[in-house]
Amino acid sequence: MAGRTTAEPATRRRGNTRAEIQHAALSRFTDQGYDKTSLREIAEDLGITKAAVYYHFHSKDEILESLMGEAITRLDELVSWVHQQPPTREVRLELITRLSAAANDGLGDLMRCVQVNETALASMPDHVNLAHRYKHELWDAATPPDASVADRLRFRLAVMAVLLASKGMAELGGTAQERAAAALEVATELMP
Amino acid sequence: MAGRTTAEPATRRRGNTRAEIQHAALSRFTDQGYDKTSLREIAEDLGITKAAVYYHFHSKDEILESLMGEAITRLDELVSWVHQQPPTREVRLELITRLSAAANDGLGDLMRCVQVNETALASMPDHVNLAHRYKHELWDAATPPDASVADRLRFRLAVMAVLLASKGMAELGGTAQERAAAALEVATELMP
DNA sequence: GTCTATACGTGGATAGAC
DNA sequence: GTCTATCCACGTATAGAC
Repeated sequence: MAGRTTAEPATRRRGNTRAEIQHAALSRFTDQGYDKTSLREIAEDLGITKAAVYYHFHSKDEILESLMGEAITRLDELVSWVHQQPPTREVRLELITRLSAAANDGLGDLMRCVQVNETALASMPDHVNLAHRYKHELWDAATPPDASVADRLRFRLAVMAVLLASKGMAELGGTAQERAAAALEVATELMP
Repeated sequence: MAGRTTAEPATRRRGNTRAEIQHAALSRFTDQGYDKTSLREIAEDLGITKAAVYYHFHSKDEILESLMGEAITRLDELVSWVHQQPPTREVRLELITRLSAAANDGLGDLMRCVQVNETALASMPDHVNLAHRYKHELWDAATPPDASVADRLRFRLAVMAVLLASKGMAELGGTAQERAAAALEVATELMP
């Protein structure tokens, strides 16, 4: 499934092999899952060999880590911004807007990969474990300490909606843009 | 992680080995993921050998299938009920109530396993592919064909909340009961 | 920077004894 | 119904040539 573009025709010029590996890996990890993706497949997508992949990354884990590192960088920006704001509804709504923008940029693809590979990520070192980071930093950052369980749930669903609607919820129908807009709308009314 | 009870002390009496395998497998699959769980581990949890497991199941897949079959049975009851109801808000709310009850029974554990093993399930035959079944049957069953994308999203989030709040969202804090109650509350206000 | 060749471990699965 | 022993395929990773 998910027809790869058989050995990347014109795109292959020396110098960006590393980035191409990341790109192919993200695609495979998301479609088939991290565990079911072999380095041989990734190599074949680019028309190179396993050994060539090992020149750019020391291990399979390192590829996933590099991907997560990108997502973490972007989420950390948002977390540190939110940390120096008061925990008001306005701030939470602004956070949602920024999350939505990031999701429609490149973060949405990364978050979909995270969602789909929850278990693979769980058995990785903490500093690359997105699940841990964004659950306990992003969630908590914007939620007042005395918030009710229901309010925490509302916030969590709102974040989930904007992060996943455009890329991870194609079953809803409509275009990615329509889903993103709908997510913003629903997140706003949901936000405590 | 997730300390298994080292070789099941008194619980082991002949005749329910199959059920014990299912139980151990569900626990492992949920904690570590399907791919990272070996038959050796499952066997060791029960103090038997790999070969003994193969007496009860023809393959590793079959264990997962048997687990999913259970979930499917329970979801199918709800789907067929909903199919012979009009697509009104009252019906959707009643569906949520029933889903919540099922989730707090045993369905919640199964759905958590589904959530965590999305990719493993994706590469399995359709008739056991929960993701496919409940997404396209359960979602669509209760949603009028002309519903907006936003309304579909609201319904999806509501279902997700009640199915996962008690078992799959421990980070929210509170007891499983509190989370289940909160999920019902949020799902109700979310429901279109 | 990319290749071929290969070592090594692991896990699913089967055969056949008890 | 459970065991021991074994087979085989595959995937990660490394060594060393080009």
